[in-house]
Amino acid sequence: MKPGSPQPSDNTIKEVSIDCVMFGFHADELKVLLLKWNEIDWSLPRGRIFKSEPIAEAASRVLKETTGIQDVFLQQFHTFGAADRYQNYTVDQKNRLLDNKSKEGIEHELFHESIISIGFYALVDFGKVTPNLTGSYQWCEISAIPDLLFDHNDMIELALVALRKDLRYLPIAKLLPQKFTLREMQKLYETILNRTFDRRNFHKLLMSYDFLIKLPEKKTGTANKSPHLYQIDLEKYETALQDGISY
Amino acid sequence: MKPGSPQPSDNTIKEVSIDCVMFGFHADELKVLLLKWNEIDWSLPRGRIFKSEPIAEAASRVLKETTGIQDVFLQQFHTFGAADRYQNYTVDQKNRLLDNKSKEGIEHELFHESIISIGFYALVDFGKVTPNLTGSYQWCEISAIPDLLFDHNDMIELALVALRKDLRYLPIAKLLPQKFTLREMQKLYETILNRTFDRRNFHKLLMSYDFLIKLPEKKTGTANKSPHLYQIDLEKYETALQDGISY
DNA sequence: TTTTTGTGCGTAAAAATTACACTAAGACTT
DNA sequence: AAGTCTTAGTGTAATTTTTACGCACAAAAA
Repeated sequence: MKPGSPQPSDNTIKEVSIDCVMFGFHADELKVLLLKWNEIDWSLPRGRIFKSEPIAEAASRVLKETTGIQDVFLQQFHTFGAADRYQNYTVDQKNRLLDNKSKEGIEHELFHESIISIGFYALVDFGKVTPNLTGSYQWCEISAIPDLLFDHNDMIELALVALRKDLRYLPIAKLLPQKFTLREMQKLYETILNRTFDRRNFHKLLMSYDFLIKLPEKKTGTANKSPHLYQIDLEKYETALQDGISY
Repeated sequence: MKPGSPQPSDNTIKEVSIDCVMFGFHADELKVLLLKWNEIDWSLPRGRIFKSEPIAEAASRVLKETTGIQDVFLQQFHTFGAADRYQNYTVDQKNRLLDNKSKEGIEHELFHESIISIGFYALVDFGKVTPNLTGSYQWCEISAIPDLLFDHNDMIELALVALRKDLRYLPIAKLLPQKFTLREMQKLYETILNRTFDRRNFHKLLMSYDFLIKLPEKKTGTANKSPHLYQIDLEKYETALQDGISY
């Protein structure tokens, strides 16, 4: 939960929380959204589930409450247990968080910590999230994630494994703005898969799926020759994803 | 939980249960192990998690407690929420289960039902499980599953989808006895994927992975020519699975 | 002994993947 | 305004992978 967010009320599930690994893509790098607790401690956005609420809806609501953005692609990837998470706090963390507690009354959050945690990853357009940041959230390059609270470092790692594994069936384009260049798409795949593609072959492959619409406009403001902009034909995209997209 | 099994004690997690879809393979068919509540009602094997227990261990223990078998390959595939499962009972089911209750005292199980359920699937050697059946368990052909309690029909469906999706990285051989023929392996793949393979090409492909050990023995008692028996080289198998096995 | 069924190994055809080189457009420099 | 530089955009051939299929032989059944 976000510091200062409402206490879980009686109609939430007590022993389970939802944790979200929110992926964004910017400057050829994969990023994760982190939530700031104090000058040192960070965690993933998280929240609780209402008793009458489907899990997927809860995940969606949690993201909306914490980041303000809606209509995000969310995918459940793993459920974490592993006993008493209180054990996971270092002495230093504990002290800092307790300090925080007296100010913000988050004792319940910390010391009646959920035991089970359902992990979701989200694919979002980086540009859509940045404006809503209040300073207590921050995008963090995936290779430079600091030590996080709870087992959130493990979660990010597993989310990335799941992301790579599911790639064939994932609407990966949700990580891009609505209009994008083929180059951006290629960089995205290259970043996630940590390999390179031949530009011509990548172009050919993508086009063979027939879900890209070449727009009449070109991207302006770039260095050198202006590339064409493309858009997703959502219907065809979904069909293609059903069958899986090879790479 | 199994009818008549111990009440959840204070050191179990109350709001979460584990449900297991146990796959077996016999007579060229994929089967699932079902648990009998009474003459009509069936469910998947299920159980609770101790507060200090890792989820994977809990799943393993649950299967051991319910079926007696150990050292099973278990894979978490989805976590189910969806509100009040009590709503899922039909009037008839409710009556039968309440009758049962008075005899067996399982009221708690039914009406303080876990809200969240972590689904695992298991791959087991069909031959290893049959002998332990007491009559309250039964293998059921996947295409002939009756209406089950809770949302267990949905779970089986999703487990199968996950099984197919994960196939490249799964030790699918765990569904076969230790020594098996190539034909059996092929039938297994064909059954799961619902397609056929060319016998010679399948042979060639499997052999190219180098994790099969051709045994000197042949399978006896079969009609016609005796096929060779093969065994898995576990170490090489795991390596191959890391990279994924194509088909 | 003959028939039936399935194994085991090969080769040929088809399909998918990979490698590779030039021209054009816009931005920047002088 | 001309020249330079960087990136966009495109097709074809070589290679590898996948698929199709022929045939000899072994074992069990008739």
